[in-house]
Amino acid sequence: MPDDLPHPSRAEIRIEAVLHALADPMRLHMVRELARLDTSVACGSIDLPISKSTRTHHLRTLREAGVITVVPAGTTRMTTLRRADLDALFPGLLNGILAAER
Amino acid sequence: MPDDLPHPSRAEIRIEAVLHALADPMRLHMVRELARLDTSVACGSIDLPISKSTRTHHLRTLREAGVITVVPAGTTRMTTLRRADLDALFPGLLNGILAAER
DNA sequence: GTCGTACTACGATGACTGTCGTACAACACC
DNA sequence: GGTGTTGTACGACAGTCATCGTAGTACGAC
Repeated sequence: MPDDLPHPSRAEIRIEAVLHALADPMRLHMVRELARLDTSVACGSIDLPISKSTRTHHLRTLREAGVITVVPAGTTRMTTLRRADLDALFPGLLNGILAAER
Repeated sequence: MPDDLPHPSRAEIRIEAVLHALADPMRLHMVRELARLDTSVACGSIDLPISKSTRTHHLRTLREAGVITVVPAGTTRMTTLRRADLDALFPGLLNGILAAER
């Protein structure tokens, strides 16, 4: 299962990068959707009031922070929340964020 | 016990503001120290390689986000982590962040 | 091959922000 | 009162970043 795009390993994930990635409303919304759906999802399937290029930018930020995994699959890319890694490194963090009402 | 400085009420605390406040390394360090000491602390007692004005700026950011409480006390100001509020709103978030090794 | 789809790359831009220095205010102590 | 300590206010500045449009690449279907 080759992985084109660079992802940080679990050990390389830094808390400040994760927090910074999650601090943006658009990215937070993406993460919430990914958590709700709980599966891999095509990049573009989460609808947001932003342009395609901005979406790409946010996906890269999340990927480089170690929050999501992005794997090419034909013309699209499948996106997955790295819940196991995040829970292992920062237990409770993700649940705490998702617990926030809206 | 009058409270000069404006603080958001528990209901007004927004997750994005909290995450944004915690995403900065200096502010994260302050919060870690406050959590470790687990009491009110004079503003200036946490030593950081930054100027006084920058420290003030960070303290305001944390206060306005609802992460800390700041109460004037003579010539200094006592700073407290709003752990109860944060735990109630985002259970696990704070512990997850503090669990991060360094 | 040609088309359409899905996404990226690049450059631009406006806004935000972390940093600082200086000047100022409030308080405690002499 | 005067002095020192502690922190704020304000303005400046450089760096970051969220946003966009345009152009380009990769893949699947026809």
